[in-house]
Amino acid sequence: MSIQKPTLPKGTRDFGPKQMARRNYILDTIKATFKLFGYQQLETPSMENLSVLTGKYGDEGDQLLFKILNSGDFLKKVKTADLEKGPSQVLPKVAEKGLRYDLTVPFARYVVMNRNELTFPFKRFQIQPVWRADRPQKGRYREFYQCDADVVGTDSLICEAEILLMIRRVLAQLGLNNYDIKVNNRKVLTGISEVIGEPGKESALCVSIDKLDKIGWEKVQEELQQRGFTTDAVAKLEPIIDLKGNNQEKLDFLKEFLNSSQEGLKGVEELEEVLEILKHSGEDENHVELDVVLARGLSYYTGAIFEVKVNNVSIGSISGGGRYDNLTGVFGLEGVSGVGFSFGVDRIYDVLEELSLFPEDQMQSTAVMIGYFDEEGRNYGLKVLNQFRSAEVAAEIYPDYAKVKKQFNYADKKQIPFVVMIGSEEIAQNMVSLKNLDTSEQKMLSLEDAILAIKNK
RNA sequence: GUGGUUGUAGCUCAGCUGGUUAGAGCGCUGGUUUGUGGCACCAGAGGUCGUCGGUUCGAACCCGAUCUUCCACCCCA
Repeated sequence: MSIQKPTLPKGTRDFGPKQMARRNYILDTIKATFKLFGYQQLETPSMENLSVLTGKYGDEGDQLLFKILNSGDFLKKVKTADLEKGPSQVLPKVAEKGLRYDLTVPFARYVVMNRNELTFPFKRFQIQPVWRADRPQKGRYREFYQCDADVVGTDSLICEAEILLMIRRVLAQLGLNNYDIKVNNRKVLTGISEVIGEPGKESALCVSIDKLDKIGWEKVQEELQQRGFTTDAVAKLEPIIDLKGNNQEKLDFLKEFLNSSQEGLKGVEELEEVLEILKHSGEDENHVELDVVLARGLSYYTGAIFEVKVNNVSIGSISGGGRYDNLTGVFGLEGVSGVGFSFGVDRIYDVLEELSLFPEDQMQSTAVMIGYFDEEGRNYGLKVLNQFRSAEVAAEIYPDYAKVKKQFNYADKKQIPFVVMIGSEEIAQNMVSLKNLDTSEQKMLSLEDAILAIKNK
């Protein structure tokens, strides 16, 4: 029997103490903001029935779902005829559960199942891992956390405006300044496809236009024509691609451009109102940038669309969201409109790391370590330890009899700012020796004074 | 899912066209210092060269498969 090296599944990671401290720094910031805006926390199971998950994310999404093999004899329902028909025939017979792919669909399921207990509009936030059988890349994992906040049961555009405010608040607290919240509206995209004479093709339109930054206008034109857009339609698109100016200028242009599309004008109106609400709140439009070619999540977004890009970093978007008019419809509850967005914690982490924006002192968990020379010191130290903790000072005692050097080394490595040493002298005088590891200052103090010194640091 | 790329000590990496006992820096352990960490000096431990198979007298190096890493496409947080 050979010893095997332990490994991690592709695209998953451990989070050590340092990473956890940093992750919690991000998570706590986000959570506090969600709460401040009146959202309540929800958690749902890691696994859902496959019937809940499949068909909600498109064919691509279904492929990326992790399925859970049935327990026991998972082959018992499979017949040889099924095997010949291929995986799609076998899958439902060997797996009936899957890992959640996002937080929005489980949320919709929850809303439908609890519709009679919930008070609408219902504002919830949810911070949990999701799983995708994607091919990992930088900033792209198979297990990652999403931080969703959604409101269901209202069409009010106040929700959209509040999303902008929450994003700005969180990113400001994390020290991020150089970023854009790109905003668009699905109805504008619909309008554009109507105006250029290709109604109903906004999905194809957007998939191509979305690549504008990456491959350039020329290549996008080619791709559009491959997708069956007329040269006339592509030409009409030109002014949209070239659109520049501030938000109001862009909106003014759109009003003109989309003049013949009722739907398109509705979208412009909604965008204007969101900005209007910001104004009434006494807020400016900083970081908010109308991006007419922003297109994401089109399979379910029907109104506003958001995406947050941090500038000058290698990571893609760190947050995104939008409004969906009929999220719960697939589960039999019609007419519930919702709007929400999500922070990608793992990506925010990578961005903060790339920009060195993590504060220095997140690692400090223990405020003081107690060291000693012998059994007598250890016993005295245990009493001191307890008193530190009673005084709400995070304290630990070195567990083994060891050389003083080793004890100090431990404190140093763990970045514990203070060490209390207990020897015969301290015991005799009923005092403690408190050493500040930053300044190397050491003083003989009463326990009360030591507690004060630590707390006042 | 398609195409490419990577893997040598805990970490970052050397290792020539295949040739004995695979190296460095950092880290780790111990010592110089039995009431004091960081610095310095000295010593030491630590490697199935990702894994399995093949070619060869001989493989870290060549070939195949597989896993992993990163990248592009697709899509996405």
